Amino acid sequence: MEREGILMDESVLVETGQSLEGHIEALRNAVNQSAGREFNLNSPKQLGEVLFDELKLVEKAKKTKTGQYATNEKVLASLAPKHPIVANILEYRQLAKLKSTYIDALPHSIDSASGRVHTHYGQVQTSTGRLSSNDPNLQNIPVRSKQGREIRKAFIARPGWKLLSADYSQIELRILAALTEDQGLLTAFRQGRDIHAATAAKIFDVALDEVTREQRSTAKMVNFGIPYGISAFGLAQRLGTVSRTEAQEIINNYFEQFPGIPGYMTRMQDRAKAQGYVETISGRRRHLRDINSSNGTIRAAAERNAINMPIQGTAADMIKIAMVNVQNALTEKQLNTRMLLQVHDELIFDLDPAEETIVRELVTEGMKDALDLKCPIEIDIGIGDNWLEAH
DNA sequence: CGACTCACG
DNA sequence: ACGTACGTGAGTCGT
Repeated sequence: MEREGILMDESVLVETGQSLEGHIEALRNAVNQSAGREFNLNSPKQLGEVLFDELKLVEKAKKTKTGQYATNEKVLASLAPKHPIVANILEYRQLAKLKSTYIDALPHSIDSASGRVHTHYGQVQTSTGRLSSNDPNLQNIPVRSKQGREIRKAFIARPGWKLLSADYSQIELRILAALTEDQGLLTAFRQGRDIHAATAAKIFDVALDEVTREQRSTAKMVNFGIPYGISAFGLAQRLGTVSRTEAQEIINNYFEQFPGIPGYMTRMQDRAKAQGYVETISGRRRHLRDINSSNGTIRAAAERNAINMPIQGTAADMIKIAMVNVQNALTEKQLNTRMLLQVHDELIFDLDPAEETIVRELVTEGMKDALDLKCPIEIDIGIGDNWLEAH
Protein backbone atom coordinates (compact mmCIF):
# COMPACT_ATOMS: atom_id res chain seq x y z
CA MET A 1 0.00 0.00 0.00
CA GLU A 2 2.86 2.37 0.84
CA ARG A 3 4.62 1.55 -2.41
CA GLU A 4 1.43 1.67 -4.51
CA GLY A 5 0.41 5.17 -3.35
CA ILE A 6 -2.75 6.96 -4.43
CA LEU A 7 -3.29 9.31 -7.35
CA MET A 8 -4.32 12.89 -6.63
CA ASP A 9 -6.02 15.44 -8.86
CA GLU A 10 -4.07 18.52 -7.87
CA SER A 11 -6.40 20.80 -9.85
CA VAL A 12 -9.22 19.98 -7.41
CA LEU A 13 -7.04 21.25 -4.57
CA VAL A 14 -5.97 24.36 -6.48
CA GLU A 15 -9.56 25.28 -7.32
CA THR A 16 -10.87 24.58 -3.83
CA GLY A 17 -7.97 26.60 -2.42
CA GLN A 18 -8.71 29.59 -4.64
CA SER A 19 -12.35 29.68 -3.64
CA LEU A 20 -11.42 29.41 0.06
CA GLU A 21 -8.73 32.06 -0.13
CA GLY A 22 -11.06 35.01 -0.71
CA HIS A 23 -13.40 33.77 1.96
CA ILE A 24 -10.61 33.39 4.53
CA GLU A 25 -9.24 36.86 3.74
CA ALA A 26 -12.71 38.43 4.13
CA LEU A 27 -13.17 36.71 7.48
CA ARG A 28 -9.76 37.90 8.71
CA ASN A 29 -10.63 41.46 7.73
CA ALA A 30 -13.99 41.28 9.49
CA VAL A 31 -12.34 39.99 12.66
CA ASN A 32 -9.67 42.72 12.59
CA GLN A 33 -12.44 45.27 12.11
CA SER A 34 -14.38 43.98 15.13
CA ALA A 35 -11.21 43.84 17.21
CA GLY A 36 -10.33 47.41 16.33
CA ARG A 37 -6.79 46.40 15.37
CA GLU A 38 -4.76 43.93 13.34
CA PHE A 39 -3.38 40.84 15.05
CA ASN A 40 -2.31 37.29 14.20
CA LEU A 41 -5.54 35.33 14.16
CA ASN A 42 -3.55 32.10 14.02
CA SER A 43 -2.15 32.81 17.47
CA PRO A 44 -4.40 31.49 20.27
CA LYS A 45 -2.45 33.70 22.67
CA GLN A 46 -3.12 36.94 20.76
CA LEU A 47 -6.72 35.91 20.10
CA GLY A 48 -7.30 35.31 23.80
CA GLU A 49 -5.97 38.76 24.64
CA VAL A 50 -8.27 40.37 22.07
CA LEU A 51 -11.37 38.51 23.24
CA PHE A 52 -10.88 38.64 26.99
CA ASP A 53 -8.56 41.58 27.83
CA GLU A 54 -9.75 44.03 25.16
CA LEU A 55 -13.33 43.09 24.23
CA LYS A 56 -13.98 41.63 27.70
CA LEU A 57 -16.48 39.08 26.40
CA VAL A 58 -16.71 37.37 29.81
CA GLU A 59 -15.84 38.15 33.42
CA LYS A 60 -13.84 35.06 34.24
CA ALA A 61 -12.49 33.44 31.08
CA LYS A 62 -11.59 29.76 31.05
CA LYS A 63 -7.83 29.16 31.11
CA THR A 64 -5.71 26.33 29.78
CA LYS A 65 -3.49 24.36 32.14
CA THR A 66 -0.64 26.76 31.43
CA GLY A 67 -2.70 29.82 32.32
CA GLN A 68 -3.38 31.05 28.80
CA TYR A 69 -6.93 31.95 27.81
CA ALA A 70 -8.60 28.91 26.22
CA THR A 71 -9.97 29.69 22.75
CA ASN A 72 -10.96 26.23 21.56
CA GLU A 73 -14.14 25.55 19.63
CA LYS A 74 -16.21 24.69 22.69
CA VAL A 75 -15.26 27.92 24.45
CA LEU A 76 -15.88 30.04 21.35
CA ALA A 77 -19.24 28.40 20.66
CA SER A 78 -20.43 29.40 24.13
CA LEU A 79 -19.33 32.98 23.41
CA ALA A 80 -21.01 33.26 20.02
CA PRO A 81 -24.19 34.99 21.28
CA LYS A 82 -22.12 37.72 22.98
CA HIS A 83 -20.39 39.19 19.94
CA PRO A 84 -20.55 38.80 16.15
CA ILE A 85 -16.75 38.50 15.99
CA VAL A 86 -16.95 34.95 17.39
CA ALA A 87 -18.85 33.36 14.51
CA ASN A 88 -16.32 34.83 12.11
CA ILE A 89 -13.42 33.44 14.15
CA LEU A 90 -14.97 29.98 14.19
CA GLU A 91 -15.49 30.00 10.44
CA TYR A 92 -11.97 31.36 9.89
CA ARG A 93 -10.51 28.58 12.06
CA GLN A 94 -12.34 25.89 10.12
CA LEU A 95 -11.41 27.15 6.67
CA ALA A 96 -7.82 28.05 7.57
CA LYS A 97 -7.30 24.53 8.98
CA LEU A 98 -8.53 22.95 5.75
CA LYS A 99 -6.37 25.18 3.60
CA SER A 100 -3.08 24.95 5.49
CA THR A 101 -3.24 21.30 6.57
CA TYR A 102 -4.66 19.73 3.42
CA ILE A 103 -5.06 21.97 0.40
CA ASP A 104 -1.66 23.66 0.64
CA ALA A 105 0.25 20.71 2.13
CA LEU A 106 -0.87 17.64 0.18
CA PRO A 107 0.63 18.72 -3.18
CA HIS A 108 4.07 18.70 -1.50
CA SER A 109 3.55 15.01 -0.73
CA ILE A 110 3.12 14.00 -4.36
CA ASP A 111 6.10 11.84 -5.26
CA SER A 112 7.79 13.19 -8.38
CA ALA A 113 8.74 9.73 -9.63
CA SER A 114 5.35 8.04 -9.32
CA GLY A 115 3.12 11.10 -9.39
CA ARG A 116 1.27 9.58 -6.42
CA VAL A 117 1.03 10.15 -2.67
CA HIS A 118 2.74 7.46 -0.58
CA THR A 119 1.82 7.55 3.09
CA HIS A 120 3.74 5.54 5.68
CA TYR A 121 1.94 3.24 8.07
CA GLY A 122 3.14 2.76 11.62
CA GLN A 123 2.60 -0.82 12.75
CA VAL A 124 3.97 -0.35 16.26
CA GLN A 125 2.86 3.17 17.18
CA THR A 126 -0.47 2.78 18.98
CA SER A 127 -1.46 1.30 22.31
CA THR A 128 -4.46 -0.53 20.89
CA GLY A 129 -3.07 -2.20 17.76
CA ARG A 130 -4.38 0.29 15.26
CA LEU A 131 -2.12 1.48 12.46
CA SER A 132 -1.05 5.09 12.34
CA SER A 133 -0.39 7.05 9.14
CA ASN A 134 2.11 9.79 8.59
CA ASP A 135 3.93 11.92 6.02
CA PRO A 136 1.21 12.59 5.02
CA ASN A 137 -1.45 11.37 7.42
CA LEU A 138 -4.11 9.91 5.12
CA GLN A 139 -6.22 8.67 8.04
CA ASN A 140 -7.56 12.13 8.89
CA ILE A 141 -8.67 13.49 5.52
CA PRO A 142 -11.74 15.73 6.12
CA VAL A 143 -15.26 14.37 5.59
CA ARG A 144 -17.52 15.95 8.23
CA SER A 145 -17.91 19.49 6.85
CA LYS A 146 -19.20 20.48 3.43
CA GLN A 147 -16.01 22.32 2.47
CA GLY A 148 -13.86 19.57 3.98
CA ARG A 149 -15.51 16.91 1.87
CA GLU A 150 -14.35 18.73 -1.28
CA ILE A 151 -10.81 17.63 -0.43
CA ARG A 152 -11.79 13.96 -0.81
CA LYS A 153 -12.61 14.65 -4.45
CA ALA A 154 -8.88 15.12 -5.04
CA PHE A 155 -8.17 11.45 -4.24
CA ILE A 156 -8.86 9.63 -7.50
CA ALA A 157 -8.52 6.31 -9.31
CA ARG A 158 -6.06 5.81 -12.13
CA PRO A 159 -7.45 6.78 -15.56
CA GLY A 160 -10.34 4.56 -16.55
CA TRP A 161 -10.50 2.88 -13.13
CA LYS A 162 -12.66 3.47 -10.03
CA LEU A 163 -12.04 3.79 -6.31
CA LEU A 164 -13.78 1.17 -4.17
CA SER A 165 -14.34 1.81 -0.48
CA ALA A 166 -15.32 -1.03 1.87
CA ASP A 167 -16.05 -0.31 5.51
CA TYR A 168 -17.18 -2.24 8.53
CA SER A 169 -20.62 -1.09 9.71
CA GLN A 170 -20.76 -0.35 13.49
CA ILE A 171 -17.71 -2.53 14.04
CA GLU A 172 -16.95 -1.50 17.62
CA LEU A 173 -20.53 -2.01 18.82
CA ARG A 174 -20.65 -5.42 17.13
CA ILE A 175 -17.39 -6.40 18.81
CA LEU A 176 -18.80 -5.14 22.10
CA ALA A 177 -21.82 -7.40 21.55
CA ALA A 178 -19.53 -10.34 20.82
CA LEU A 179 -17.22 -9.71 23.78
CA THR A 180 -20.06 -9.23 26.26
CA GLU A 181 -22.46 -11.75 24.73
CA ASP A 182 -25.17 -9.33 25.80
CA GLN A 183 -28.34 -10.90 24.45
CA GLY A 184 -30.19 -7.62 23.84
CA LEU A 185 -27.35 -6.18 21.78
CA LEU A 186 -26.74 -9.46 19.92
CA THR A 187 -30.44 -9.84 19.11
CA ALA A 188 -30.66 -6.29 17.76
CA PHE A 189 -27.76 -6.93 15.40
CA ARG A 190 -28.98 -10.40 14.40
CA GLN A 191 -32.34 -8.90 13.47
CA GLY A 192 -30.61 -6.24 11.39
CA ARG A 193 -32.05 -3.40 13.47
CA ASP A 194 -31.12 0.28 13.36
CA ILE A 195 -28.92 -0.10 16.43
CA HIS A 196 -29.38 3.44 17.76
CA ALA A 197 -33.17 3.25 17.42
CA ALA A 198 -33.21 -0.19 19.06
CA THR A 199 -31.12 1.15 21.93
CA ALA A 200 -33.45 4.14 22.31
CA ALA A 201 -36.51 1.86 22.44
CA LYS A 202 -34.94 -0.09 25.30
CA ILE A 203 -33.59 2.74 27.42
CA PHE A 204 -36.70 4.92 27.04
CA ASP A 205 -39.09 1.94 27.24
CA VAL A 206 -41.02 2.74 24.05
CA ALA A 207 -41.93 0.72 20.96
CA LEU A 208 -39.35 0.71 18.17
CA ASP A 209 -41.62 2.72 15.85
CA GLU A 210 -42.40 5.23 18.61
CA VAL A 211 -38.77 6.32 19.01
CA THR A 212 -38.39 10.07 18.44
CA ARG A 213 -35.47 11.68 16.61
CA GLU A 214 -34.23 13.13 19.87
CA GLN A 215 -34.38 9.77 21.64
CA ARG A 216 -32.45 8.12 18.81
CA SER A 217 -29.88 10.89 18.87
CA THR A 218 -29.42 10.46 22.64
CA ALA A 219 -29.09 6.70 22.27
CA LYS A 220 -26.48 7.25 19.58
CA MET A 221 -24.38 9.32 21.98
CA VAL A 222 -24.72 6.57 24.59
CA ASN A 223 -23.65 3.93 22.07
CA PHE A 224 -20.60 5.97 21.13
CA GLY A 225 -19.72 6.55 24.75
CA ILE A 226 -20.11 3.03 26.10
CA PRO A 227 -16.93 1.60 24.54
CA TYR A 228 -14.98 4.51 26.05
CA GLY A 229 -16.11 4.00 29.63
CA ILE A 230 -18.81 6.67 29.55
CA SER A 231 -19.43 8.89 32.59
CA ALA A 232 -22.57 10.79 33.53
CA PHE A 233 -20.59 14.00 33.35
CA GLY A 234 -19.27 13.21 29.87
CA LEU A 235 -22.67 12.21 28.52
CA ALA A 236 -24.38 15.28 29.98
CA GLN A 237 -21.71 17.51 28.47
CA ARG A 238 -22.10 15.99 25.00
CA LEU A 239 -25.88 15.96 25.05
CA GLY A 240 -25.92 19.55 26.31
CA THR A 241 -29.62 19.33 27.12
CA VAL A 242 -29.67 17.09 30.19
CA SER A 243 -28.34 17.39 33.73
CA ARG A 244 -25.64 15.13 35.11
CA THR A 245 -28.32 13.40 37.19
CA GLU A 246 -30.50 12.78 34.14
CA ALA A 247 -27.50 11.49 32.22
CA GLN A 248 -26.80 9.07 35.07
CA GLU A 249 -30.40 7.81 34.84
CA ILE A 250 -30.00 7.21 31.12
CA ILE A 251 -26.82 5.23 31.78
CA ASN A 252 -28.51 3.28 34.58
CA ASN A 253 -31.37 2.39 32.22
CA TYR A 254 -28.88 1.32 29.59
CA PHE A 255 -27.05 -0.97 32.00
CA GLU A 256 -30.36 -2.50 33.14
CA GLN A 257 -31.48 -3.14 29.58
CA PHE A 258 -28.07 -4.44 28.45
CA PRO A 259 -26.82 -6.22 31.58
CA GLY A 260 -23.93 -7.87 29.75
CA ILE A 261 -22.22 -4.48 29.38
CA PRO A 262 -21.59 -3.49 33.03
CA GLY A 263 -20.48 -7.07 33.67
CA TYR A 264 -17.90 -6.78 30.91
CA MET A 265 -16.72 -3.40 32.16
CA THR A 266 -16.02 -4.55 35.69
CA ARG A 267 -14.50 -7.80 34.38
CA MET A 268 -11.95 -5.90 32.27
CA GLN A 269 -11.12 -3.54 35.14
CA ASP A 270 -10.68 -6.42 37.59
CA ARG A 271 -8.54 -8.31 35.12
CA ALA A 272 -6.33 -5.29 34.52
CA LYS A 273 -5.86 -4.81 38.26
CA ALA A 274 -5.08 -8.50 38.83
CA GLN A 275 -2.74 -9.22 35.92
CA GLY A 276 -1.64 -5.73 34.84
CA TYR A 277 -2.92 -5.97 31.28
CA VAL A 278 -6.00 -6.54 29.12
CA GLU A 279 -6.10 -8.21 25.71
CA THR A 280 -8.02 -8.50 22.46
CA ILE A 281 -9.79 -11.65 21.23
CA SER A 282 -6.65 -12.56 19.31
CA GLY A 283 -4.35 -12.01 22.30
CA ARG A 284 -2.85 -8.58 21.68
CA ARG A 285 -2.06 -7.09 25.09
CA ARG A 286 -2.04 -3.59 26.53
CA HIS A 287 -0.25 -3.21 29.84
CA LEU A 288 -1.84 -0.66 32.18
CA ARG A 289 0.78 0.47 34.66
CA ASP A 290 -1.58 3.08 36.17
CA ILE A 291 -4.43 0.69 36.92
CA ASN A 292 -3.64 0.63 40.66
CA SER A 293 -2.56 4.27 40.93
CA SER A 294 -3.46 6.06 44.16
CA ASN A 295 -4.35 9.11 42.03
CA GLY A 296 -8.06 8.69 41.29
CA THR A 297 -8.03 10.61 38.02
CA ILE A 298 -5.08 8.66 36.65
CA ARG A 299 -6.56 5.37 37.82
CA ALA A 300 -9.93 6.19 36.24
CA ALA A 301 -8.21 6.88 32.92
CA ALA A 302 -6.50 3.47 33.09
CA GLU A 303 -9.85 1.86 33.90
CA ARG A 304 -11.35 3.39 30.76
CA ASN A 305 -8.39 2.11 28.77
CA ALA A 306 -9.10 -1.38 30.18
CA ILE A 307 -12.64 -1.16 28.84
CA ASN A 308 -11.79 0.37 25.49
CA MET A 309 -8.64 -1.44 24.36
CA PRO A 310 -10.12 -4.92 23.90
CA ILE A 311 -12.84 -3.37 21.73
CA GLN A 312 -10.79 -0.96 19.64
CA GLY A 313 -7.92 -3.46 19.54
CA THR A 314 -10.08 -6.36 18.36
CA ALA A 315 -11.41 -4.17 15.56
CA ALA A 316 -7.80 -3.34 14.65
CA ASP A 317 -6.79 -7.02 14.69
CA MET A 318 -9.80 -7.87 12.58
CA ILE A 319 -9.11 -5.42 9.77
CA LYS A 320 -5.42 -6.44 9.72
CA ILE A 321 -6.40 -10.10 9.27
CA ALA A 322 -8.89 -8.97 6.62
CA MET A 323 -6.15 -7.11 4.76
CA VAL A 324 -4.06 -10.29 4.58
CA ASN A 325 -7.11 -12.29 3.44
CA VAL A 326 -7.99 -9.81 0.73
CA GLN A 327 -4.44 -9.33 -0.54
CA ASN A 328 -3.93 -13.12 -0.73
CA ALA A 329 -7.12 -13.43 -2.78
CA LEU A 330 -6.14 -10.58 -5.12
CA THR A 331 -2.71 -12.12 -5.65
CA GLU A 332 -3.95 -15.68 -6.09
CA LYS A 333 -6.49 -14.61 -8.71
CA GLN A 334 -3.89 -12.41 -10.40
CA LEU A 335 -6.24 -9.43 -10.34
CA ASN A 336 -5.23 -5.90 -11.33
CA THR A 337 -7.13 -4.23 -8.48
CA ARG A 338 -4.83 -2.78 -5.81
CA MET A 339 -5.30 -2.15 -2.07
CA LEU A 340 -4.36 1.50 -1.43
CA LEU A 341 -5.40 2.77 1.99
CA GLN A 342 -6.61 1.67 5.42
CA VAL A 343 -8.52 4.05 7.69
CA HIS A 344 -9.21 1.97 10.83
CA ASP A 345 -12.51 0.44 9.70
CA GLU A 346 -12.27 1.09 5.97
CA LEU A 347 -10.19 -0.19 3.03
CA ILE A 348 -9.76 1.75 -0.22
CA PHE A 349 -8.91 0.03 -3.51
CA ASP A 350 -7.93 1.12 -7.01
CA LEU A 351 -10.52 -0.95 -8.89
CA ASP A 352 -10.16 -2.31 -12.41
CA PRO A 353 -13.82 -1.95 -13.49
CA ALA A 354 -13.70 -5.28 -15.29
CA GLU A 355 -13.09 -6.89 -11.90
CA GLU A 356 -15.93 -5.24 -9.99
CA THR A 357 -18.05 -8.32 -9.35
CA ILE A 358 -15.24 -10.57 -8.13
CA VAL A 359 -13.61 -7.83 -6.06
CA ARG A 360 -16.87 -6.92 -4.31
CA GLU A 361 -17.26 -10.58 -3.37
CA LEU A 362 -13.69 -11.20 -2.24
CA VAL A 363 -13.41 -7.98 -0.23
CA THR A 364 -16.73 -8.57 1.52
CA GLU A 365 -15.88 -12.15 2.42
CA GLY A 366 -12.27 -11.38 3.39
CA MET A 367 -13.45 -8.68 5.78
CA LYS A 368 -16.43 -10.58 7.22
CA ASP A 369 -14.52 -13.78 7.82
CA ALA A 370 -11.45 -12.21 9.43
CA LEU A 371 -12.65 -13.25 12.89
CA ASP A 372 -15.41 -15.65 13.82
CA LEU A 373 -17.60 -13.62 16.18
CA LYS A 374 -20.94 -14.32 17.81
CA CYS A 375 -22.24 -11.10 16.24
CA PRO A 376 -22.98 -10.77 12.51
CA ILE A 377 -20.66 -8.43 10.59
CA GLU A 378 -21.81 -6.14 7.79
CA ILE A 379 -19.69 -4.48 5.12
CA ASP A 380 -20.74 -1.35 3.23
CA ILE A 381 -19.22 -0.95 -0.22
CA GLY A 382 -19.19 2.14 -2.44
CA ILE A 383 -17.64 2.80 -5.84
CA GLY A 384 -16.87 6.10 -7.52
CA ASP A 385 -14.40 8.21 -9.45
CA ASN A 386 -13.00 9.71 -6.25
CA TRP A 387 -12.88 9.01 -2.51
CA LEU A 388 -15.93 11.18 -1.79
CA GLU A 389 -18.09 9.42 -4.38
CA ALA A 390 -16.91 5.99 -3.25
CA HIS A 391 -17.75 6.62 0.39
C1' DC B 1 10.01 21.28 21.31
C1' DG B 2 5.81 22.13 24.20
C1' DA B 3 1.27 24.04 23.93
C1' DC B 4 -2.83 24.66 21.55
C1' DT B 5 -6.00 23.52 18.27
C1' DC B 6 -8.40 20.48 15.16
C1' DA B 7 -8.64 16.88 11.29
C1' DC B 8 -10.05 11.62 11.33
C1' DG B 9 -12.10 6.64 13.18
C1' DA C 1 -12.50 20.21 44.67
C1' DC C 2 -11.18 18.42 40.37
C1' DG C 3 -11.46 16.29 36.11
C1' DT C 4 -13.75 13.12 33.10
C1' DA C 5 -15.06 9.24 26.99
C1' DC C 6 -10.87 5.90 23.44
C1' DG C 7 -7.04 6.18 19.69
C1' DT C 8 -4.04 9.07 16.43
C1' DG C 9 -0.85 13.18 13.36
C1' DA C 10 -0.02 17.91 11.76
C1' DG C 11 0.03 23.13 11.37
C1' DT C 12 1.11 27.06 13.87
C1' DC C 13 2.84 29.89 17.47
C1' DG C 14 6.15 31.06 20.73
C1' DT C 15 10.13 29.92 23.50
